[in-house]
Amino acid sequence: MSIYDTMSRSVKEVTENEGLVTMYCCGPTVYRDAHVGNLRTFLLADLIARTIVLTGLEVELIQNITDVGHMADDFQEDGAEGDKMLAESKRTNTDPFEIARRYEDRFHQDLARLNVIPADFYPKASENMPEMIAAIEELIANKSAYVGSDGSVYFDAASCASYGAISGNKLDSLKPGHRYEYTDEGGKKFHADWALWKVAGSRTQMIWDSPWGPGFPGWHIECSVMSINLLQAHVNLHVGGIDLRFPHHENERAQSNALTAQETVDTWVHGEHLLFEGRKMSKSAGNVVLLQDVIDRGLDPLSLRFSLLENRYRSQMDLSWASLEAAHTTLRRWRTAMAQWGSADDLKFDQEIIDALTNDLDTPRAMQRLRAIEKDSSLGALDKRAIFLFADQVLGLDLARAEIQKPLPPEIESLLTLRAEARANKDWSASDSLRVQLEDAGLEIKDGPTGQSWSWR
RNA sequence: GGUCGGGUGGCCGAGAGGCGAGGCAAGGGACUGCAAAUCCCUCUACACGGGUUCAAAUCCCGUCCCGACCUCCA
Repeated sequence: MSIYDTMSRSVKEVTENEGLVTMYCCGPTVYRDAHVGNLRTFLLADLIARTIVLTGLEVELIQNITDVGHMADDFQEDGAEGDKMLAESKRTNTDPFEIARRYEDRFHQDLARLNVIPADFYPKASENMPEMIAAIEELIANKSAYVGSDGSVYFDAASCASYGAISGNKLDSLKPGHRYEYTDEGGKKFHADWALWKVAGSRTQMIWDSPWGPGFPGWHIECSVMSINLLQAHVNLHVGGIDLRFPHHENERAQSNALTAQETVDTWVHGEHLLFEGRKMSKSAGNVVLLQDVIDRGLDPLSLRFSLLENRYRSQMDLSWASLEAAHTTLRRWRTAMAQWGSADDLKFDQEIIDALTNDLDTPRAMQRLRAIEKDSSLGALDKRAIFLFADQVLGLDLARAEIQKPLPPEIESLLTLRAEARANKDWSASDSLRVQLEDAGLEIKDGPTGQSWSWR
């Protein structure tokens, strides 16, 4: 499989080692629900991993859970405290670790509903404190980091000769003042340096002992440490959202390379942002959509997966309720068709689908191919089904799933009986009003030559 | 200000030198007691101005517009 590498700015063949591809995907900071934009990135890792597996390689995927929080946020209104987890903790008067656990559970639930195959391991920042401290000590020992005048530990950006290779940001051009007022802590020697360990200061929660006194780790170090420790110091594929390109991945790369004395990551993959109805999703814009919102609209959560598949991961995508509803409709149509095409579990290899997916994950082309197959009158039903099942190994749309048959409540059943009687008596007005009632209850009514039939909407 | 993407029918979106995918919506028809679903058919587009070329949505230059990133962010 080939995929676009942000650092070399080109589509590259995915590297492997004896048939194994190691992957790392930056996971959620668990202080709130993941919105559908976050899920787009997590889905990206899933699609890449599934495609690689389809080509006969193995994948080991690690996705971290950030439960320590990091600086600055959108809770600024409640004062100087800048940690997201702590701000949420204060706001809801809840233990910060309890918040983290709650949102971590919901994160896993969302992934399951989106048919994302779980990563091999979900390490937590809070459970890797000794490893992070050890890494920071190592960075100080090899002169990549120093203890600042405020007692915090900083990474020396200039010690990384190729700093800026991912984002294109030069150290000079990172001078403060372009966009933000520069009000940062004064402990570092150089404007582009960043904190590896922050001293606790007045903070009393979520702090750990360290050789530099009580404090907490900087945001970037956790990904370096976990990827190096869990993936044998070499990452074939590193996945994350486009906004992580800088500073997070730039800094992570500098740290990791200083720790392993080599280029730790072969390929940096970045997923573009998902907009909703024309605008970036954000709390302030008030257009944050959760997977639960999709479900609450009566849409299959996999409609979201379907919609996302219809766009290239490297393009900004504008999601809307109209597109989700269209996806829901097509998804149902495909499942119905699948059932009509038979019940065999056979898979039929399809070169066009493989080519599309392995060519920089061209999911729109794969989807288009399925639409063409659906309409192709020269293909038999069994072949169609087998090709759809083949594609679904990566697409993950549960195409073989029968439409849900939740039990019919007795009152609905009696309405159906009444309507059947009304129709037999050609009492059309009664029949029509009963149909409206049944539709309001969530059913879909069809009248055919053999009488009425129904299904859940 | 720096860097990077992009502007395709009513809407969403592929395509990247020579047939302008597909979906949604709309309109017409079949079917139906009427609908729904389904099936068939139909319409409409490559931001603007130059250039290169036998040929440009596609390449080049300019203009306008939109978005992203630039030490919070998927």
